[in-house]
Amino acid sequence: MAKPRSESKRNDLLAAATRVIVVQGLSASTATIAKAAGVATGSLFTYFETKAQLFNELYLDLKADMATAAIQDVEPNADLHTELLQAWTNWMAWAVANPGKRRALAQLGVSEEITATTRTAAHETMAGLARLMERARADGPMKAAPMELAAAIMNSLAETTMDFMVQDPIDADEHCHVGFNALWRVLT
Amino acid sequence: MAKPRSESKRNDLLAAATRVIVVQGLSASTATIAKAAGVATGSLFTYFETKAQLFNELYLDLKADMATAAIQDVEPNADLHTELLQAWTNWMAWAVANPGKRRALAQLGVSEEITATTRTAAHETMAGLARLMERARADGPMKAAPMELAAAIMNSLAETTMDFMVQDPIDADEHCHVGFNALWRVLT
Amino acid sequence: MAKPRSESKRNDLLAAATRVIVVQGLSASTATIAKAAGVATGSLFTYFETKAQLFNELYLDLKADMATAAIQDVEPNADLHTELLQAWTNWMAWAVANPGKRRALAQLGVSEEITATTRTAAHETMAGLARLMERARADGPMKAAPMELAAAIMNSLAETTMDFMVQDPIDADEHCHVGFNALWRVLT
Amino acid sequence: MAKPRSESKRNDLLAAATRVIVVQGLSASTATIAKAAGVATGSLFTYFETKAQLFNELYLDLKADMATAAIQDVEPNADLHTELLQAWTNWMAWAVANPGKRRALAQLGVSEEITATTRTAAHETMAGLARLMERARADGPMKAAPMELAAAIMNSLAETTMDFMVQDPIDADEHCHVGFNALWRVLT
DNA sequence: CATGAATGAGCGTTCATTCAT
DNA sequence: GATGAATGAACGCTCATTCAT
Repeated sequence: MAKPRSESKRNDLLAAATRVIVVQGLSASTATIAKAAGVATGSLFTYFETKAQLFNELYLDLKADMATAAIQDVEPNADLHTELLQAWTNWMAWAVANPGKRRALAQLGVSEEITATTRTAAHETMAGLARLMERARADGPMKAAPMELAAAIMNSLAETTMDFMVQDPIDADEHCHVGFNALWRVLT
Repeated sequence: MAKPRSESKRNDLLAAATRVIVVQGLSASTATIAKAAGVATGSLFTYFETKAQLFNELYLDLKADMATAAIQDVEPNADLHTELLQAWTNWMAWAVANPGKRRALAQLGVSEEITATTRTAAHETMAGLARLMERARADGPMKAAPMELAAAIMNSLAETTMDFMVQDPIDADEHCHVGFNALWRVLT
Repeated sequence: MAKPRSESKRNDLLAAATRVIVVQGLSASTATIAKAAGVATGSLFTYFETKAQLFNELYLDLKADMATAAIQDVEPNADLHTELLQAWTNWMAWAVANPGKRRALAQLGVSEEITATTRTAAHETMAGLARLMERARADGPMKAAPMELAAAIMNSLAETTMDFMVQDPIDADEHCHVGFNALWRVLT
Repeated sequence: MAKPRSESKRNDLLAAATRVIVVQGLSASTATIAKAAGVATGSLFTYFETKAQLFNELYLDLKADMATAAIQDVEPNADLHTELLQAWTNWMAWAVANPGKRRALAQLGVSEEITATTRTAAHETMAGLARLMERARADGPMKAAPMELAAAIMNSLAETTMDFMVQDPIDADEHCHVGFNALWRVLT
């Protein structure tokens, strides 16, 4: 349980896993991931107890990466619309810039191997974004609905928007705004 | 002249596959599925050429089942809101009544094994629902957006709503309406 | 054990087996052979108790076909050289005209499934040819050697010659004579 | 640093494959071969990528073993007859001493799995023997025939002679000479 | 007798994990 | 700690043969 010797090798493994999952899906073998990371098959298990553990940690890592990107440089501002739009735009930009990470994340998200604990922790990395949305929801037509439902709706709108932006890059900006406006109409 | 290929055995296999996928995911073995259907391992391959073919046919089958349930008994009506709400309610009711089918469908939907052809065919089974939504969208704020994006948003709102209804059955009706109202605000 | 109803279906199966073996080798499935013969999978077993039995009967059939072709129209003649050359030429012509039969025969010949009994019976179909050769050997340098060894040598020279004739059809006639002359030198 | 791939285990697998093929033919399962070699089923695939690869390498190995045995201790000598007889005798002795290797080699030789590349390489291991025979042929009645045909004839005479020597060990020496004399008459 | 669906043992190969080096 | 060979259960799929129709 002590922190393993080389933090960088751990990161190499996570990055390699992302790359390999994009191409081969979750059935990618640990040997393939290790080789892609430039590490011996056995060494993978020095850094991650099991394949499932690797997947859980990767899920958390990617989710945090995404959440961080979304709220980066969003300045507190009197105008909530502006603030939320900025975060949304960041979020979409991350998806467009990191299609591999997003695909891996999508695959991991539906995997049976990701535990409830991991999902909860991943959820928490999104707190900043959720808080922003909360402010918009509080006075709108969903004020009586559970916050979690609103958050889940925001997430699913975001995912759908990303799909279209990645699939059809020419109209990406347009899709980005269509998605945001839909969200804004849902919330306010 | 010989024992004819039995439609019921095919259905047993599809039903068994659904049940097994719910518990074990897509890595469920063909042997397990065959046993669950009460047939020999080899017999599965009389009805489906490969495991992937079984999955594709199951995906189509479940999608059609869902689509049929959604538009059942929805009467043409001057009031679009009433009509769409009825379909939405049917749809949600199917999800609540068939959590296994829904989980299997979700897993199959993200599988790499489901071909583009199958996805297209599955999409077409949803045409009735899509047409209903189209009428709502045509005059609303998304009139300029691609129809597919609107359909995808409807789908993702539906999925999110279902999740909450299944997870929290006590407030299921409430969640159903929250979801529908969100959709209505997105479209109109 | 009674002679099965349709002699022609039996022949269809033997011919189909030959064709299929050429392409797929001895691992060709009984289902493939039956389909190639235009017969149901189960029917094959009406005509041949087992796959091995089919192979044994086919081996015998092909060997007899070859032996018959070799001595066809060879007229008794005072000049042994002429007579043997004629048979040899017939033999080689059969190989060139029936490359499929020959390939199937070659595969069957090395199979573990062909029994000693079948091999003996097959050997006997070659008696006419052997008798011819015997007359040549009786006074030559191999007079003290067992007849079977001489016959086996003749066979192996024939097979080798056929290989070259089939492989290199342009010089087939030349190879035919080279092979015969080698045989003649061995025997006389 | 890790357990190195062991040359001896590779040889164990080749030897085990030889033994098993003699008894079961080429349909011998990889599991049987691995068990006969005293390794786990999976380990076979550490040493040979596929079953076909194992068979190709074994074919080459056995052919080289045979070729080496044939020309061992054959001293350059003015008298070609003596030299060729010595090689022939060595060759026949190898066959008698290694009936298992010979049977395995025969089975592999007719297998569809042995590639042209492997056959070419195997052919080259016989170069020493071929060169010896060439010297005999060059001035004889086959001087106009392709060298390959002469080589193939030598091979088939050798195989036939071996068969008789193995089958009838009491007269093995006699058969050995009969075979050689036949070859000598063919060539000179 | 003809048919072809049913059977289940058996196949070649993969892979998460262990452990000798 | 790093390495990669070793392990053997498990996988998708095939096939000779049987037998209900």
